[in-house]
Amino acid sequence: MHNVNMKAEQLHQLIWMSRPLMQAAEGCVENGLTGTNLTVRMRAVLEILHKYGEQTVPELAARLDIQRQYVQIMCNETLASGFIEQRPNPRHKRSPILTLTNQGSALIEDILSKEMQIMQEMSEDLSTEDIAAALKVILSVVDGLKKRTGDRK
Amino acid sequence: MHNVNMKAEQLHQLIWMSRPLMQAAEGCVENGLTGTNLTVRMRAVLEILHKYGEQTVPELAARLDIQRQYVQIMCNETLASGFIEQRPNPRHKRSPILTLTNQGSALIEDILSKEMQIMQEMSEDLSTEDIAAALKVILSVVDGLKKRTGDRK
DNA sequence: CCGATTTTGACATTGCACTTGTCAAAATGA
DNA sequence: TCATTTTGACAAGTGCAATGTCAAAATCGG
Repeated sequence: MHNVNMKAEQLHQLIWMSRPLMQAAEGCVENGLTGTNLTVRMRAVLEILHKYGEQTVPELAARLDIQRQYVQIMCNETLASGFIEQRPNPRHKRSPILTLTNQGSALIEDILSKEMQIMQEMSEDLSTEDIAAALKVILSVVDGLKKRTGDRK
Repeated sequence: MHNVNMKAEQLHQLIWMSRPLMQAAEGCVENGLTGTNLTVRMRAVLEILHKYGEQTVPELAARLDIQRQYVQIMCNETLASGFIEQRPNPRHKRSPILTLTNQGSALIEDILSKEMQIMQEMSEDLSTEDIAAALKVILSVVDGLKKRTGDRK
């Protein structure tokens, strides 16, 4: 019974660390972006294209869970910087497929590998089990919170 | 060696869940606020006053890690709603101490208890150890990320 | 094949959550 | 006492995004 409250309180505390966590993460990423001509949101575009392969703006928007109009802006910026380029889309003539240029590909790989190094350093203090448990808990909590919110479409 | 990469990747994945987590949490809190005349940021003021006791605007700002000018606005709104009130500050005549009214106190306790119930429900699926590990990992990661970012003041 | 619906990019507007800057009154501390 | 700091109030600006609308084009149902 007392255990139940402790779990709940720890969960509450954990959830309210999400904002500081996000801010710390974005700050750290931004830090690693100095020198490149990337912004955090351009980096996000590159990361998705690197991870999931070439795709259109609407696909990216769905993946990022952001309105397509805004993703369009992000992508246009990234296009202007030459890190991605357009390829004709056989399935839809108005909606070109976005793909990493060689430059963009090299850049995002470099950024990700530097980020991974930071992850490795940080994971040294933590056990495999704890990290796995943390990820499991977070995923479960996000899921639980979403289910308990009425504003789903 | 392979283990090291797995840890790093799980940490990376965990960190990038912070935004969805935050959004889900705020959505759920907002949901629980319908009916009250509170906004999410007014709730934050009440929560801090409830948790740490009466204090001034600048103290609140430090605790929330937000600019005092904005916290002032949040508090003025909350004052206007009658959930908090001003008390003369013996230590500083221009800066009144903010304290919960009976109404505000009852309200925040009610909200927190309802939130805690959701936490309990969600924690049913999760072990005590996993939750404790998750909290530990998150705190450690926030700390690690902050240390690795140059923009500290 | 054709007309109705949907998708997409482009552009404009708006909202929100803050930050930043400034000021004057007041308070503090040397 | 006098320089410095704190505080509340107000003004303006910023960044991320949602929302609305349009026209061209693409897709789909018959």
